[in-house]
Amino acid sequence: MPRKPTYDRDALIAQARDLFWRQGWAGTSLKDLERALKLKPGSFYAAFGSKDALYALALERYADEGVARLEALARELGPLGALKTQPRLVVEAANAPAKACMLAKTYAELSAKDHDLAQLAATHLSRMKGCFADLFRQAQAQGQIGADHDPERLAARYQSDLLGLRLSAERGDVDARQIAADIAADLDRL
Amino acid sequence: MPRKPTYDRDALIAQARDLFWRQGWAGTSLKDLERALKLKPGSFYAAFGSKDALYALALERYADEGVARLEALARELGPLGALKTQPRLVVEAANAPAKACMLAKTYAELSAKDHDLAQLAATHLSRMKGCFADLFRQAQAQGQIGADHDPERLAARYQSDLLGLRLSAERGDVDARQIAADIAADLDRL
DNA sequence: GGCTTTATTGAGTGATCGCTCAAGTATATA
DNA sequence: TATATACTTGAGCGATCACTCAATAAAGCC
Repeated sequence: MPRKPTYDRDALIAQARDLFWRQGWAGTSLKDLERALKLKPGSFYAAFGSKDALYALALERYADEGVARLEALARELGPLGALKTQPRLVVEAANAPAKACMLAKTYAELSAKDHDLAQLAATHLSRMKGCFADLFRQAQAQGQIGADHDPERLAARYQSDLLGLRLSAERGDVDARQIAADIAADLDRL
Repeated sequence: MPRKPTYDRDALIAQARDLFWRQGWAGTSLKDLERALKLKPGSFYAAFGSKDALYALALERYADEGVARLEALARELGPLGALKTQPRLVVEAANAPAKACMLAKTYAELSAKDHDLAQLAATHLSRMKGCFADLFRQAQAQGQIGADHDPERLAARYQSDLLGLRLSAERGDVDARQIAADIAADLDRL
């Protein structure tokens, strides 16, 4: 008896993620979203409830895909291989809407106001850090890095460097590939 | 014949810098500024012209003081000493309105829209990178680091790490002091 | 085809945005 | 003290913000 939506909800979330990723939370108006998603206000709110609710969906999508990509890379190249390759991949991602990390941008923009989305971004950042720690632990178990390192500490430093790298990659006057190479090279000295 | 302003313009710029630094460009409304600076709209616009003009003044202030602090540190501790100490100082700065770099936050927030302030922030980031490169060059000339390093490349990596560190320092679940120590330790291996 | 159910539409909501300006007030000179 | 010259005030400007809702259109089931 009902009527089906004409849009692909998953595709809309991905488009919203790209827009939010590039322009930020305050920088993306509902007009922007209506134009990009080709949705009138009524349909938009029927589908997603609010701008913040859609942003939350976009954040989840972003984080989930990031984790999945990293795990796939680890299956292909091993834990240390994945950690060493990730910086280069991030910098060279040509079709990404932005180089900087969407979780970091969200947290930086909204944490001062204690916005719920900042807390959500922080949670996902922690999850990513946990993934890095797991990979360092595995690399250690395989003897690829010294046993005298704390995987959690390595993960925190690695994630911090990666966030810096990705921010640097947005700049025109920085050779991010050099930085990525240097980060990877540091992993060989562990 | 005239009448003097009742406010201290320099102090107002510093207060605005703190607000903008913490809350960002879009996150700081004129209402916020009027409340913090205790200026009615008329006085505000008579004094600064526009929100963006004040933001530009705040950015300049932020960058100038950053450069001055680094140069003072280098006079006290030498080039390598300054570079090694800076990460810890940034993380431990207790009375700063935020840990993350205001230039980086501004660039991240506004570069997607090609806002003039993003370009201004980028310029100041370049200036800071130049300062780092100078210090690496001096350290090299003094034999504190190997001659086989490119100071510009070291500076780009160092600044990138510092931006990541400062973003990490805003998070509750990251021990930024450990990261700062690790960044400093890396400089000893050059 | 008739009916129910849901999607789509777009004008319009109150709130807030950055900002203006005429009126009022205080100060320095004469 | 009178006057000229600012600074201060705050109501209010048009634009935009996120969002609502009644009317309309379309699809599935009988």
